[in-house]
Amino acid sequence: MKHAELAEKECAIARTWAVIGERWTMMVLRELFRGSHRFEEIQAKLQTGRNVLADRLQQLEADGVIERRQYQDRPVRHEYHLTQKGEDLYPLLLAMLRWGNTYTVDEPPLRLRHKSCRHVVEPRMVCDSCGEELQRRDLRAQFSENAW
Amino acid sequence: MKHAELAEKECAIARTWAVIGERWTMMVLRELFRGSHRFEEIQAKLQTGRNVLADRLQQLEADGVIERRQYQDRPVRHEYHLTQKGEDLYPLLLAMLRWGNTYTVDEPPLRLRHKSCRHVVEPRMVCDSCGEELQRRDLRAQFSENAW
DNA sequence: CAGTATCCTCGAGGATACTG
DNA sequence: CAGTATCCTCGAGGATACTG
Repeated sequence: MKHAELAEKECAIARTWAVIGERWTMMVLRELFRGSHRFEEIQAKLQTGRNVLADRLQQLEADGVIERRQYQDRPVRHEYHLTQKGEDLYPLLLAMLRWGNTYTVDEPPLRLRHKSCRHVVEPRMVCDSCGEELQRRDLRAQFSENAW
Repeated sequence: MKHAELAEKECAIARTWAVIGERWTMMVLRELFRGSHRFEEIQAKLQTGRNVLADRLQQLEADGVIERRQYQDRPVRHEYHLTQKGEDLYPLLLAMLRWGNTYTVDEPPLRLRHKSCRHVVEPRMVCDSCGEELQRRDLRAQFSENAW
């Protein structure tokens, strides 16, 4: 199965993976969330091939995750910004950050401080209805009949 | 940069990606969370090469995300189960599920119902200290000096 | 049934030169 | 500075036969 075919499965996780699942895509998103918006800036940081970066940016734009904004006329130059659809990937990044800080490093290279309550944040997944932290055993999966 | 080199970066997201970022790895995890535990079962569902699946399972075991449990003697047969470290990837799956349900499908192929409050769950990321939903703009990033 | 071994394909990623 | 174009490498993934 080719990477793009995941987008055709009746599965939200597979389809999400089709958007973000290529190696450099997630690293590009990390840079965008961090505040890098220009090609050279991202390329210098990630040390990836220019063609690879150009391709990933085009794909993310095609998927509606980022948009290009022209900031200069001659020559034409663009910045890359997350759309709302892109911003909504933030919880996913938070989940990776938390897991990574817990299991893959000694000292967390990045901590997030909540401006309002001033605490270092450990992001938690809760139910939007009752506010309880979500445990797998408390959830009942309901698949539609054509689900993958 | 090779995939495995991401594990050496001083970045929790890159290191997490080194564990879960290969194409079939996430699909294998999805099956495990769904309750599939046997090789044939997973292979039949994902339609992936047997060698690829065997390799991914070995890697996940080496990373401490799953463990093999012998359930039969002759011939020796194992089931694959998530460890606590693996279970802790659940928020990440939830984040992908929510985003995918919102942006990539018409009708969600999978919904999760919270047994306690009986509502269909929309998972939300909140601050563990104050309980407020986490927005990127409310967080201040603090990098250690050697962070990638 | 649960893998291992072997061989193959193809495309993601890398390197570099070039352009306005 | 921000790409595009071109060519190349290597490894992830696929297919299949085989084993206890």
